[in-house]
Amino acid sequence: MSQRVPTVRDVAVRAGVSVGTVSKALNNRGQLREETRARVVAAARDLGFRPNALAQSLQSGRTYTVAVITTDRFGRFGNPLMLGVEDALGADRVSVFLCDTRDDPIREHHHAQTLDERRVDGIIVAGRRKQTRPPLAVASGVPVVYVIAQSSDPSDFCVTTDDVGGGALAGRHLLAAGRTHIGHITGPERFADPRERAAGLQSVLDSAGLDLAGGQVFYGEWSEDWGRRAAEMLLHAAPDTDAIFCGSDQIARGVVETLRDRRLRVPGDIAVVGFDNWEPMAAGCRPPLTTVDPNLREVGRVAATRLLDMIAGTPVQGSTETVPAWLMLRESTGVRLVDPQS
Amino acid sequence: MSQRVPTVRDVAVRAGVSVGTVSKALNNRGQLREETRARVVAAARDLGFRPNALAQSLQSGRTYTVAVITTDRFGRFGNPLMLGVEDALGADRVSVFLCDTRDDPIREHHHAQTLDERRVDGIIVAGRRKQTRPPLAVASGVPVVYVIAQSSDPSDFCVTTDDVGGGALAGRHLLAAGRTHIGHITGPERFADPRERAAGLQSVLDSAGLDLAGGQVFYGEWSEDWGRRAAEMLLHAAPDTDAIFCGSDQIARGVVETLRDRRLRVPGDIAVVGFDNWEPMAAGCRPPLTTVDPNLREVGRVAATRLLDMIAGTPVQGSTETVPAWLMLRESTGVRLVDPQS
DNA sequence: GTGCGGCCAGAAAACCTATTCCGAAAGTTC
DNA sequence: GAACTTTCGGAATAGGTTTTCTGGCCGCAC
Repeated sequence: MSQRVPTVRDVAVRAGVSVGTVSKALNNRGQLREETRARVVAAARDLGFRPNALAQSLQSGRTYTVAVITTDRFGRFGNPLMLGVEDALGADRVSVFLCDTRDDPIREHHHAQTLDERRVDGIIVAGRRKQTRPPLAVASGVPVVYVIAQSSDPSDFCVTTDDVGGGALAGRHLLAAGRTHIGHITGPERFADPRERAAGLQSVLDSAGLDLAGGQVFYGEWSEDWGRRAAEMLLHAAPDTDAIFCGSDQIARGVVETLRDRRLRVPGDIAVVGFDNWEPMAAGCRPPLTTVDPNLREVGRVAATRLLDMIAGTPVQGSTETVPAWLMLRESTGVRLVDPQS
Repeated sequence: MSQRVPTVRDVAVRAGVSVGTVSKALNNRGQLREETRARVVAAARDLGFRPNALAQSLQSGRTYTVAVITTDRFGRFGNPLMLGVEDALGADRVSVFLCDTRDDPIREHHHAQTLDERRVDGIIVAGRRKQTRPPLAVASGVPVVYVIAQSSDPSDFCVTTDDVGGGALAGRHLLAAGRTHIGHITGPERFADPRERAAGLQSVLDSAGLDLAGGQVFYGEWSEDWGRRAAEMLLHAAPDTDAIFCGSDQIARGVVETLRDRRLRVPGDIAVVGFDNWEPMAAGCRPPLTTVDPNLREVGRVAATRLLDMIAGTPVQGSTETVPAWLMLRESTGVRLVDPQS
């Protein structure tokens, strides 16, 4: 019995008061003599009393827990996202359940059910790609915020990245750097994300009256190897290319390697912009990559903030909130000239 | 009121029985007529009844929740670890709270306190480096398993990676490939992880009567840039080097780049082994990297399994469990010859 | 035929831990 | 001594599980 964690009852006995009084004393509620309050507080301290959050939640109807359901296999995109979520939630003493569905609907349903039973205050559903997905099968009334992937129910709220804007950002940056023959190498055409990034770039080129170098977007895979191969293709099609915008930092790494093999200087001959700002990939590149940061941490922060609003009953306006991307400037676009003789 | 989630009482009314009977019916306990049981189940289904896990936990003393506290800023090492943890926990319907301390003791203490109040069944404390750390300040009686970083209290249990074994694995592999002038480039000497990996390699070289190429371990940073620079240094000190074992895949990438710049073939002239098996880094390398996989997913699985044992009251024997590493074979050590003329 | 033990199904009540509301006892004030 | 105020105890509550209790029915024995 010495192992048993103390309850209000134990504290009450030790302080010589009733349980109700203990509660009031510890929560600064009701009318109590200062001396009594102090005695209770001392007893609680002596016993190492910690109120049982389960009992409190049962009473109050709020658990101060939130769940993040990700389809990402705890992948790389989830990390900055989680950081942002905790930024927003930590201040409120809200704990977070992390669930990974591994892209399995059965697993997802199972998790949703468990979260229902645990009476979480709200749920964040994070996909790793922009796509429409069926709404989470969860008890009605539980606030849900979708991240990146959006629900097929238009009344559900979604926070997402601005890929069109990111593509435009890259395009404007390259134009400002004096480039006029800009090519684009990116991921699979069947995904919306790369298509949007390409559209952003295209709109900027259109405004400037320029055409895409190579005459087309080079859609392919999210791999360095595709970057290497596509760079060859692009340079073959358009030898006067002076800038390449890549749909990911991995692709950009491959592109840069091909350029190096061909004795083309980056950014001297060709400027390169990546996407993701995946630190180890982008900073480790030679030269380090200028890259579009999709601002995932901020996406997480916004999603969590809106979820807290919904939990508090504040109506969230609009059905989608887009978080602007920003550009991480490094050497691959000549922001800082490395050294004159190179 | 239509929004209120149904309780056992609602089910009881609908089925025309008492609440106790509902409980027994839904949990297959006690003696009930089959007809009654079916009636209750039907009523529960009709109402969409989900038992309140808080109430159940309050009663049973078990919450079926576990927390993972990481100092890693949700870093990359946490991902495979979490995957392993969920592998083991998922089967038991145990949910996991994820807490990140961001290396701040205040934050950690705050999280520990919250978890205490939530009455989690157990806690996994994951560090990103092998080091001794003060035990988590948590209520006595709550099982805690430390991962990678170990507690300064020797009675605490720790699951960790086998860095000595990993280093030896790399060494033996290179010897088996016929290499005899093996160098080693790795991270900071102040960390135990790189020192252990070096020790593992050294022991294999000793057994074979060989010396380390370059006469020393090249300790430095965990960056590609260090890999590039250190490779230069190593080749300068020992031009006959025919293999390099690197303390991380990032370092290996840098090393491979330098070798390529110097027109040295990998693995033809020099074989390279990395460490981490960080897929995008290792697979994207040209040639793809043979690398030591520290088996973090298994570490997570073992940690969670042992934690469940401790929660169940089974005594866990020993104070540290080491999970063996394994070798991911790719082309950088010549497992598969790319093509003859290269 | 009747009395009683035993069994079954399900109701009723206790319990888990903390909060809150109501009211009572004690002390004050006029 | 009536009317308040202050201070605190006790009970109700949240939503389940578990234990105890009760009423009806059956079977067996006298």
